[in-house]
Amino acid sequence: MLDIKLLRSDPDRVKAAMKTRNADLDAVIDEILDLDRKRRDVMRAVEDKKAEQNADTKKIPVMKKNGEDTTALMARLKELSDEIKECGAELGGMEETQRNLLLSIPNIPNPEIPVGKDDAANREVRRWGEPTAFPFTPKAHWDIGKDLGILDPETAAKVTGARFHFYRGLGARLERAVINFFLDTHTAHGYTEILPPFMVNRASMTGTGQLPKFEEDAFKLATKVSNEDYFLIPTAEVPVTNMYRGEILDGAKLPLKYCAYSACFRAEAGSAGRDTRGLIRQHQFNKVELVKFVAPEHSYEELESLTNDAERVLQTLGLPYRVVCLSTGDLGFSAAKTYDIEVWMPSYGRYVEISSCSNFEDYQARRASIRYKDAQGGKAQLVHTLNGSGVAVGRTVAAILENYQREDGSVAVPEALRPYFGRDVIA
RNA sequence: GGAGAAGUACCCAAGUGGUGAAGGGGCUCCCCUGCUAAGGGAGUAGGUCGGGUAACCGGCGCGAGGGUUCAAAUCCCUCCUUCUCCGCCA
Repeated sequence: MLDIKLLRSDPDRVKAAMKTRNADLDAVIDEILDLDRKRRDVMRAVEDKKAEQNADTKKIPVMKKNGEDTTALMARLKELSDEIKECGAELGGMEETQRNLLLSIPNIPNPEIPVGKDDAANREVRRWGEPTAFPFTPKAHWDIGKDLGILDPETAAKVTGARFHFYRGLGARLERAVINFFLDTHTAHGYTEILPPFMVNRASMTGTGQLPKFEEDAFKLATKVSNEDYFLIPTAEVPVTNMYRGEILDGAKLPLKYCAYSACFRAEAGSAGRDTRGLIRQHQFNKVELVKFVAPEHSYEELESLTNDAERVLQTLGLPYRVVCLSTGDLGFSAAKTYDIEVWMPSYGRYVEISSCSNFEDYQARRASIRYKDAQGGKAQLVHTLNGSGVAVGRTVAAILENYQREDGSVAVPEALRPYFGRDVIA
């Protein structure tokens, strides 16, 4: 959520920023500002009436004590009370409308990222390794998985539906080995491991920016344990960031760094027909996520180090990748700056996204009210939140199968994974 | 799923409709004491929103949200969380 004060003081800057995201929100912003002015007028009227009510109400017990007649005053206060109810309801409606409008506005992109209308404008920042060369014709991971009997989408289609997988035998073991390798690597670099709930409530989904705008992308569960709807998490970012929703953190303890394994659930609305084969686009997949809560002045250095932390696991696995800085048109709703890490995927003949590392600045923190206090007496201010995949597990398995495949159809296990996997080849 | 109890500040806790939400611990400051302990005094409801150049003024804050009332921590309703017991379950 953007600061209403910024909209008041510099609406043109916000409007211009939104246009770089291909969103013309001029009308919405003008509507918010108009509503904001009216809302404050109504608010002042309500508060004046309440002040009068408070003052006069205090007179009643005094008058009663003195044996005076309070009938006239109480009649007047009844009128005042009715007036307060009436304009109080109006104020409440205005506040809700304003908040909903404000929640529908995405974050302002960092001014240093490339401006462009889509991913064609993304800027490659660096590459690591070279695209894998094969002395034979390499197979796609879905064929490798089928031939080795370790990936089974057909049975999943029967048991559940499209875009689900059974992993079998060494396939299941490989997925588990990758998860453990990621978590061990990140905890060795200062991240505290979290195993979060895989369902969250509406307030949490709103806090990180998935709701209210993107409800169609989420799996909603009408639960029997509560009157509230629960949502299957699209990423561990949601539960982990919301751990501190509504809290004031101790500034001396920042930055807070967490890594979390979770299954992730995505409706993939609007993706019908894309990446229909293999592990690339599933309704349920595994991911290890990195989340940081930091002081604002350090958030951009923390984005660099978080991206490096995500890159480390690919380097250790020997998987070639590149890092791209997303352009304004490709940037996610809540992010101010995002680096995508893309792994080399031989079947696609190109680099494929395997991690997305973002600085949200104070956008999520304002929605979720996550603040910190430095010294005693200091004013609480919003933290900056960051997160990135560290990294997507299913896509890593796909990349390992493809990049480490051998002519005989077997797959070599990356050196770093062998202690976790317990053998050096999948055959 | 059933029955009951509770939720007030950093902690404990009083408060069953009425003018500033007791008290204690802790913490901060001051006094006294050569130092420490003990003692005395003061401060300690976070935040946030609105108005004002400012000092300051005002609104909201007793788990959350509604309601009743001139007036709600207090009465009513819904929900959340915690605890005890029963049932069920990994």
